[in-house]
Amino acid sequence: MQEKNSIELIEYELTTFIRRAVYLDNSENKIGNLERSAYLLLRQLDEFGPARVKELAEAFKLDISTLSRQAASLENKKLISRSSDPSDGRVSLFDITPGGKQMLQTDKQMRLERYHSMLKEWSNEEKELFGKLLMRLNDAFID
Amino acid sequence: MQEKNSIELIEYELTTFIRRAVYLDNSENKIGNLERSAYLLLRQLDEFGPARVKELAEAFKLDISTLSRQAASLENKKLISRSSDPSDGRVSLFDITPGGKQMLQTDKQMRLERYHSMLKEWSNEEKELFGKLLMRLNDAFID
DNA sequence: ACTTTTACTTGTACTATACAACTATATATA
DNA sequence: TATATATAGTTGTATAGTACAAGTAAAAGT
Repeated sequence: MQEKNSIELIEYELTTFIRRAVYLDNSENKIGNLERSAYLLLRQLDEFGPARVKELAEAFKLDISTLSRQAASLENKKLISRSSDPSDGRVSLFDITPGGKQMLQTDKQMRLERYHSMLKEWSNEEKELFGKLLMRLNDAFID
Repeated sequence: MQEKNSIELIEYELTTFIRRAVYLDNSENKIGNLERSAYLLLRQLDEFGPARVKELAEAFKLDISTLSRQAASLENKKLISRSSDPSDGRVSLFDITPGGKQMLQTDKQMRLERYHSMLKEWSNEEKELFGKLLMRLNDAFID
């Protein structure tokens, strides 16, 4: 019973969180300059280095066509650069540009500040534990 | 420093969680019959009773036009019903129908089962604490 | 009675996504 | 080696979800 209630609470709060977080991304309180998808793509390239469309699609579990467009759009904005793989003419490799890195850092900083202020009442222990639990939750997602 | 790292981890894991959860909602592993938005709208009516478009829009912090369409769509599927407010001819009141309640319960059950299986290694204490921390996070979202 | 405000609906546009058709290149095989 | 098949990516088309702006109808204010 009690366990059932915890799960219900978690389900409820997580769906609510998604609603609010996605709302914030579209609202006038929107953080930074990057769309959510652009932020994630830049972060991926920044953390894991150059990648091609297929790798990106797999990392995000999205369709290749979706990533092809997202990458093309960021390339257009000079936030990422395209180079061809000399060993395979079909492949484009994308990498984050200095401008992209800077934009990412700016946006990330703003996002961190928001969390910082939302969680300012939390103890260090609570923040650490929450982070760890979230990590475990995300790991459990990988089917 | 260490605190900074917790926040960074939380930000990273939460954005990752959104990516994966939203992906799952679109994938072939999609749970249930209801779109995310429909699930939330039904849940809102189920928990808080009949409401009009404006109230729903405020509850979700979305534009009235968005909720107007979502409600019209669920009305079409007979999952919610529209009645007019006798004291104000402009207002439509929406309420969940028995069919809507049933659909909601079915979907909710499936969602809960998924969380149940994802969190099966967690102790009761961890689940309870996680739920509480999520609640606090969501409360902090209300600007 | 007339004006303004409110509640909602509808038209239009944009982002994010998937799937299908297509192009170009690489790999396998007869 | 020539042809067939597979792979990587792009582009066309469609849908959900959203916002903003214009329009309609009812209510409230003056």
